[in-house]
Amino acid sequence: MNDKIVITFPDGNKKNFDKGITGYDVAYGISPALAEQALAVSLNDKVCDLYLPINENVSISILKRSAEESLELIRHDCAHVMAEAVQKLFPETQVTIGPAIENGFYYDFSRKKPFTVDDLEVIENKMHEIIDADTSFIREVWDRGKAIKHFSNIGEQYKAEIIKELPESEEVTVYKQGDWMDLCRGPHLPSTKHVGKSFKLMKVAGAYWRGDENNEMLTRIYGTAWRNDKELRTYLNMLKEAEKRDHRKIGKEMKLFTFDEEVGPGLPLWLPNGSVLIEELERLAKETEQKAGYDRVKTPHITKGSLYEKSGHLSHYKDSMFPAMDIDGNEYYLKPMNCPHHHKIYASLPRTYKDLPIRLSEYGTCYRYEKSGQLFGLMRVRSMQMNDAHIYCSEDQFKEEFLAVCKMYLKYFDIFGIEKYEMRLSLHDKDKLGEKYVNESELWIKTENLVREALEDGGLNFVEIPGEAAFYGPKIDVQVWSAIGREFTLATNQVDFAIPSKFDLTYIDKNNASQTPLCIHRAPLGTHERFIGFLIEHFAGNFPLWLSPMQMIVIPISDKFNDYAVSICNKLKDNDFRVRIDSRSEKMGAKIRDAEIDRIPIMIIVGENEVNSNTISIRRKFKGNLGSLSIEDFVDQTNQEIKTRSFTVKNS
RNA sequence: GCCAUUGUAGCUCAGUUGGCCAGAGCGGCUGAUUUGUAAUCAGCGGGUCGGGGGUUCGAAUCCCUCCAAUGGCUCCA
Repeated sequence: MNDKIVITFPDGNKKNFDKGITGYDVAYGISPALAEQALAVSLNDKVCDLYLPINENVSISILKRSAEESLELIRHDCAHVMAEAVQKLFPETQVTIGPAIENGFYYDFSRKKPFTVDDLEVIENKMHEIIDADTSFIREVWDRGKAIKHFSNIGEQYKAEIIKELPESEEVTVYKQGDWMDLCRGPHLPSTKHVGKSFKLMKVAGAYWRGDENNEMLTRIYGTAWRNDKELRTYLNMLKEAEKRDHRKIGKEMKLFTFDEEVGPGLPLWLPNGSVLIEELERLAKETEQKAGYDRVKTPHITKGSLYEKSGHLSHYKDSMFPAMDIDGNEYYLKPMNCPHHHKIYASLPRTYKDLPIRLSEYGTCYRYEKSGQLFGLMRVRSMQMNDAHIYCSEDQFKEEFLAVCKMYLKYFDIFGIEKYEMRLSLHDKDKLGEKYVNESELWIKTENLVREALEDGGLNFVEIPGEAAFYGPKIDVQVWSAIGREFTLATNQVDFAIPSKFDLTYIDKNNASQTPLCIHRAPLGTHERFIGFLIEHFAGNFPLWLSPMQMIVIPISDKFNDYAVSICNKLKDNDFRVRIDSRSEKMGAKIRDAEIDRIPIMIIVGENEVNSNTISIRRKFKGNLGSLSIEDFVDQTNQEIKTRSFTVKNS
């Protein structure tokens, strides 16, 4: 009885087997062909080696190459094969870790001379040899002491360090492939040939040992690996398409913004076309906030250090601030956030419960010192305009105010057609109170509960992330994914329970008692820089009409119709459309082509027919020739489209 | 900030075993053409080869250094 086990198959069938049987044997029992194709088994939903002895009752499923789980195995094994190739070619290299990741894998190596892109081809060729040799992956369980000694002896200090820090409960396993081996938890494929050839080494990068910037810099090689060549090609093609949407490339093409070495890194210059985008976003935000009861304020860009000492910025946020400048013996800082100024505006008048909630908004430019290596187009800059506001309210009002802000996010996402997003509730880490976070343990817990409740009551989906809160309170970040698959925090929403009291912000409640308000920081459009960077990639530069820097272009068919075209253009300008005329002595086809390349949504073509019938002919990007109509009808239709901020044009 | 790569005309890019006045396409300018839904033809301009220093008879090309960008690491809106 002890030497028999029951294995349950995916279809629910159960069968008895001898204890110690392997997944391969089970598969072979079904059909030899299946055993040949099997890469691994899933035992009770845990992926395991095909040759691992099975000693207890389990449910099994045989994983073939086509299985979703196989991808991770292929990628992980590809990392191992790469590590072997690297050590064969460059024996002075130490190995560290090499996991499978989204779309591929990487392996971190320690070597005095970092690898360069030129090494990649050589390594790839060696990998092909290893895969062709088809050596088996063999799992061995080692004694901990023996393993540490072994890896120390062969000069693999990092591996020895990893083993030392493995929990006692965990077995130390080593996988051999031919004469090469690696410390690894597994699972692995049966042999190297199963890795296949649908992989490509992509790039080299530096990476800190254990992700800590105080540690040694290792050299990381990234690769991508897939089940077959078709998947690989699709992925590489996707990368190529994504490149075309890169906001830096489109920004240049459309003359939206620029950076200038003499101005400084991370300091964008907004060109006229890009400024239209900012102004349209502002208009949207101002309209929305006007209706939602916000008051607009303006505050200065520099401020005395003492204010930031009070707010806690100098103790918690100084690394992200530009250094102080000396003005008349006082230290002044460029503002990294608007909140202290808004607190001062709140404090400028006595407040009562009848005044609350007070919602102060500002399109303020803030300055943050970002380390040079992390600047990235418009997405990470050093000067940024925020769609910022602070809501001061009583605890009773909190939930309603908070949810109203969340709903505002959703309204914006609807306008921009943002479908994939995730709300993240970032919580504090109690081990870092007083260090990374203001030291108010009870208030943290209380506020976090308040926020969680509000989110739950509002029926909003969210995930919780420990240790990512702002220094003054929990925050809700809204992550969105751009068309290129890059992930960004666009909007942010934070609750501040600590600073209002530091600023002695008060209001008189119904019982004539003095109370401290809660403060909600919110920026639904985040910074305009990042938001626009995102929108460029999202729309691939083909903005909806209301946002388009140039909305329409009038194209006279020949010089003979220039006068008519000018009169049309003027009428459209009178209606506040952004329009220009293309009166070059070019053929119509050329003018249309240029307008298409410039991503102008509407082309207005006028020639003899239009002059005679007093009409205009409309061509729309992505739709082509729409025929002719009167200018009045066109103005009405177009106004409607702009006013409702609709986006009828789907990107292709 | 750290590791790697890159920097040539407004844009995209050739040109590197160091050697004739540094090239192309597009854009621009001028002229011709007067055009019906994605490129009319011809001519002409345009470059401190990222900045500085060095090696050399000679540097876009080799070396040093600074700046900037790109891909990552770390950090973040």
